[in-house]
Amino acid sequence: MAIEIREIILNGPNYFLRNASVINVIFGYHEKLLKVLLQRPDGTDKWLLPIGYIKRIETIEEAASRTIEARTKLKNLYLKQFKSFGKQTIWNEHLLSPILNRWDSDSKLDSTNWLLDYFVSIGYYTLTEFSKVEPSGEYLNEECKWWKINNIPEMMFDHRNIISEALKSLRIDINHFPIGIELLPQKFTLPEIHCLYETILDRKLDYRNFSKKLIKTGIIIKLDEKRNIGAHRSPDLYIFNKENYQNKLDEGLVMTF
Amino acid sequence: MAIEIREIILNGPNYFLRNASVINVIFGYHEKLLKVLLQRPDGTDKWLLPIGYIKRIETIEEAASRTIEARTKLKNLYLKQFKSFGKQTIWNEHLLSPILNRWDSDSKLDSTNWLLDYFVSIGYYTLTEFSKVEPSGEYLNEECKWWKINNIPEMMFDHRNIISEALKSLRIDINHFPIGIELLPQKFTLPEIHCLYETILDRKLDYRNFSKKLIKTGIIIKLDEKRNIGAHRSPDLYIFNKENYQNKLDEGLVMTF
DNA sequence: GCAATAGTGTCTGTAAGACAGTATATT
DNA sequence: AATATACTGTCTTACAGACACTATTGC
Repeated sequence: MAIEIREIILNGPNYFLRNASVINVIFGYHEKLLKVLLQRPDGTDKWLLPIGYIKRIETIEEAASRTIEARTKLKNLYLKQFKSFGKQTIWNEHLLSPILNRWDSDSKLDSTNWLLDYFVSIGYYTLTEFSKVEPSGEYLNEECKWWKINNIPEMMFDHRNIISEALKSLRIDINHFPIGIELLPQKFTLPEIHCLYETILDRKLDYRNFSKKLIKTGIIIKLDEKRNIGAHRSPDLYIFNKENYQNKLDEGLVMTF
Repeated sequence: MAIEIREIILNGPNYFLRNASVINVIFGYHEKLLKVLLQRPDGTDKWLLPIGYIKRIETIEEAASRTIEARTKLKNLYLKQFKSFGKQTIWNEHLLSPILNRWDSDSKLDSTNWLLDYFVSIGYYTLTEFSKVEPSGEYLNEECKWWKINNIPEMMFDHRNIISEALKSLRIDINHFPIGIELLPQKFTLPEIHCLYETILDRKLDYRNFSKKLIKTGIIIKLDEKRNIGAHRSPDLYIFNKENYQNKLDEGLVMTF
């Protein structure tokens, strides 16, 4: 592992692009909470969005997908490119050396090292069920954990702003693309999906109006089953109409919540 | 000039990022026509979108602005980042050498040259009045001219697709941001701006409904003057309410045309 | 008066948003 | 019966979209 790190430090540009990276805003949802996956390198007390270097043999989408999989162990999440950033993330020796030295105290990081260069970052966000994810650090044995969206810790660089840009995009996109397939059980109820939308948008949505609109889109199908939730009326179960769902992902739809 | 080219070929990475660039879709409008500015390097018969390398000392926005100014001589155009692209633009020796050799027949382009590398491109579009622009090639004495949006010539790489992505974004954005300040005379008429919107959206818009909606946004102000257009009724003149216009640019607005 | 363009008002349908009462499940 | 949650329908209002007539200007 230490060798691998050293190889990346010394010869990274053999494998990766030099001045371009992806930056991933991984949103997690579970029981009325929206969180975001952040990591903290060992040598610092500030947090970072997961950044991924782009391999010379892959597309930017693949880079985002690969680096998100490294953190979440999940494949095939819905990825959305939302914005690209310029000078937000530029390391300097002072910041990066202590982090790297915990791993490989011999590796020298001179000021021309590729890791200290100006990186353009292409931002992607994705959504997943955070209770299914064991956040996973890679390479650098950093902390990696979920943070509530309205309680973000102190961040390095301008990453707090990048999170808020991602969230802004998500809240707009939710009017144009269906969400939920990665966030809800296969069979779910209207109150569950209603709650999901309220959480993401961070405001109350009239349940009756919400249900009407959602059903009208044709992306969900009512089953002839109910869920038993104990001492209350049993809610109807629904599944996503996968074909319609995929069509709407591709073509978009118009809803206003 | 030849020296400058050679310096860029040999030592470009001293000045520019290695694997990141901006790509500019410059839309031009004039009298019911929407065009896009393309260039053709001297050694080829295919066309290209203007690509700009990013200086180490500038932001990506500044790179887009600078490279657009190089083509149009116009400063401070409204720039909109619409999408980033991965492997769309990768030169190879076979493609690039004949172009460069017209300029500097001595410069060798070995296969590891930075110009042949994998470039990520951050796409920006902008809008201008094309009759005011003398398209201007730089460095490589290519042809540089306006092409009608529905008559795009054969393009290198995947640039035709990038144009259509930009156009798609423009047509969506037009519902959320005002346009026109760079495209119309300072004092303009409702029929003029109506025409502009019809051209960009490529469909008919009911004049009465259009006028009502536009006026309601508060971005235009009716003057107590008319334009003399000869043997017809004189249309009222309007100006943009610059403060409102800027606010809507920043905050967005909701219109559906 | 004629030709060409500019400007204005009304109707209809749809959909968003507000709102309250009934139904179901368990204890 | 009591409690907690799920489900459903109507009214109002706003706006999009369709549509036709009047006004001005120069000839």
